[in-house]
Amino acid sequence: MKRVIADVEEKLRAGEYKLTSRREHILRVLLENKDKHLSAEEVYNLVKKRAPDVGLATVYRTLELFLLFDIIHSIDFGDGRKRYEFCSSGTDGHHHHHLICTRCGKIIEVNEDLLEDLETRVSKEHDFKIENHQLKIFGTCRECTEKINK
Amino acid sequence: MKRVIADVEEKLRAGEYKLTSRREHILRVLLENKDKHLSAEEVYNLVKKRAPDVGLATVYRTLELFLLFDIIHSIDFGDGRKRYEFCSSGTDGHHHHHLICTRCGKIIEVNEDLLEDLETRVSKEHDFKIENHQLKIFGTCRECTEKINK
DNA sequence: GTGCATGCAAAGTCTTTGCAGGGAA
DNA sequence: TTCCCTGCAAAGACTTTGCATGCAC
Repeated sequence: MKRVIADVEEKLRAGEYKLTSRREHILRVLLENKDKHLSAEEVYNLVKKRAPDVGLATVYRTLELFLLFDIIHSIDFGDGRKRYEFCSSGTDGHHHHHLICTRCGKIIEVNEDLLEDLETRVSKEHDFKIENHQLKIFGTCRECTEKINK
Repeated sequence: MKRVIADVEEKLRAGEYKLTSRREHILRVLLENKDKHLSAEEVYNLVKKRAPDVGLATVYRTLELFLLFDIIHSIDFGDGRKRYEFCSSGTDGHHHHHLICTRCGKIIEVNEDLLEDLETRVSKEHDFKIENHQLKIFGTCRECTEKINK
């Protein structure tokens, strides 16, 4: 954890930005909720618990900063707000696969990268230099299927 | 074209809705711009050209209606607004692959469905009943790559 | 002292809702 | 007449911006 924070600090420093205490709070919240896909407001509420004098604008500005430095990614599940997740190092964000249950809203992460072949093919065919991708699969999760069948 | 409109009319009728003239105008705009991924406002502006007395609210309400009946799909390219595209019949919307150029914003459609294998695997592994998917690939298009290399 | 960081409130953008008028069956 | 459809304006949800203060170096 400390290692990660130090890495982020260095990244920001390289761009002439500081990891202030507020920014660190925000970073910690994101780290501790890696699997949760928090919205800006959810981050804000969690940060407030440990640093009550932080403003919502700061959260937005910090998230934007983190996005700029590829410290986090934003995703959109179609519910009208952006959600954010920390980029685990080493993967370059190349594992953004989510199963979204259209009944209960649950989001299941699929962490393997299953698209290598496909990317190679598409990239060649369209002369397109791929930087990143997002795959969202909509459907019904196990629990909801069971509920329906009862 | 007329065939498609008649199909839509029937779909709506089955749900006790009518294909009014305004709705038909909106549908036509969507049909004539299948490849454009229009936003609500863009639809509104195009509709206004042929039916100047249509309100923006009606466009939103109609798009919502069409979504409900799976006549169109909505996509989000991360620019803060939803975009809509007509669902070509027969494919069940299973061809939503887009290459998004992060430099010029161009969107290239990839119309084959390349995810069958992957879906089968994921579906089994997580007991997840797949209904639909969206794949967005971010990167740099041919033209922008050329510009950079100049 | 200088300059970025920040809280607060205001403004902005996209979308939805309330309401009363209008039209088709 | 009845009930859905619609325009307009207002409200709502999320995000960004302006500005003056504050803090670190």
